[in-house]
Amino acid sequence: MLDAAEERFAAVGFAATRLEDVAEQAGLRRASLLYYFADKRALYDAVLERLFEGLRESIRPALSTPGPLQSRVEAAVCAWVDFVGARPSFARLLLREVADATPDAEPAVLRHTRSFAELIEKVVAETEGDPLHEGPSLHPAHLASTIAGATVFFVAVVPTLVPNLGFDPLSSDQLDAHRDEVLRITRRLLWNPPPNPKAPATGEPS
Amino acid sequence: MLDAAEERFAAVGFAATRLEDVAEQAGLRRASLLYYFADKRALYDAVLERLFEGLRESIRPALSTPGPLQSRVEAAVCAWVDFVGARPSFARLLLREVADATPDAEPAVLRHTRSFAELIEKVVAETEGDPLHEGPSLHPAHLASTIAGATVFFVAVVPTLVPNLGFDPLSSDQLDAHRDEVLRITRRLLWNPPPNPKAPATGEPS
DNA sequence: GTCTATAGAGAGATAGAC
DNA sequence: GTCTATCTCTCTATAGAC
Repeated sequence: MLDAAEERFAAVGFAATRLEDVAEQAGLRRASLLYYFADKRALYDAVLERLFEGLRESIRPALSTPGPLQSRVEAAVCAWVDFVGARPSFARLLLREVADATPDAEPAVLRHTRSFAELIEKVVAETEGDPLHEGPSLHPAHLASTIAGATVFFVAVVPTLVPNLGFDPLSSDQLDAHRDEVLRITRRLLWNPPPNPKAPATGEPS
Repeated sequence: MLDAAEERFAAVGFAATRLEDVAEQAGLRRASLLYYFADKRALYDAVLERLFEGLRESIRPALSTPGPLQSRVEAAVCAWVDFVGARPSFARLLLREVADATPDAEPAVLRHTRSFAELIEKVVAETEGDPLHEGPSLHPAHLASTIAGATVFFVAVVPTLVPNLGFDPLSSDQLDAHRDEVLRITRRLLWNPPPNPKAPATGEPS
């Protein structure tokens, strides 16, 4: 039931999703759906809630495991990539939620993302006092949006928009490659900030 | 008129956009809109066409300017970041189009993205013979989705989903920082591929 | 070209039988 | 709990006056 809703909402979005289709995919009728959920919106919120709860549960152990800060952060990033890589629906839904998030209208997703924002800030605050940290770093929003965007795009876009790929982007090989890439970005952004923040293209590798 | 449509489609998506609102924002009536555009879809396509045409025009000179391959690619990446950074509507519309792109239903945007995919492949093909290039590289899809996702997320997400930021993510300072970051990612992915493609978190910086 | 008025379809939500 | 039938509303698209 939530599975069917998740699939439809992810595929076509909230407005374009017909309760009819969700019901059919779940093996019952429109009216029966509304016995369990007050209305379409409640169903949607339940889908979102379940997904974000799963994400939190995936990332929590990575962060709470004892060890150096860097290990915990990198484990969290791995958990993120693994979670999204295994759930293309989540990637799509997140893309839509993000697009809905206009400066005025606070979207539903903000309730879920806020906890992650706080988490990141906490981690970065610890990092400021970390011996590995040197020089002024970028605001964590740079890191978060880069990681989130890169992974979500990779999972949602590559399988559909890159023609004749010759391999499955969601295979463990490719996801491993993507995860390593994201890890390297994370390391540099948090523990190895850019030494000279300008340098446009000059025709020579760094 | 296209401006009004672009704003609405970007803000709430195709299905949730009411022609009524577009018309109001454009200063005329619903029916008059349909005098210029056959139907809602045609209006949407026109919006998309104008935006992607602008993007192509922004990137073309960067690539066609004579000079080493790396300079051209990096200039193109700069043009990309500048273009998206100046057009949050485009970032949102792209997020929605990407989410709509299911493996079965070929979305409208594929027509626009295909030219970019071909472009990237051409560049990467040249790179294979580039003396700077060493070792097997990742498929360009990794690079493309990382860059696209990072920038689009930065432009669309940070201003709305990160509370109390204290600065404007779309200011030239912040966009500069983001562009530099994306450039560094580009350089490493194309001309300096990861030496050892595993290495999970160990508690030590690279 | 722009408008008012209206046709017509689609889909969310409810009533009530079983 | 699940269904059929129906109500109701919204929104696209068209007809036709000016």
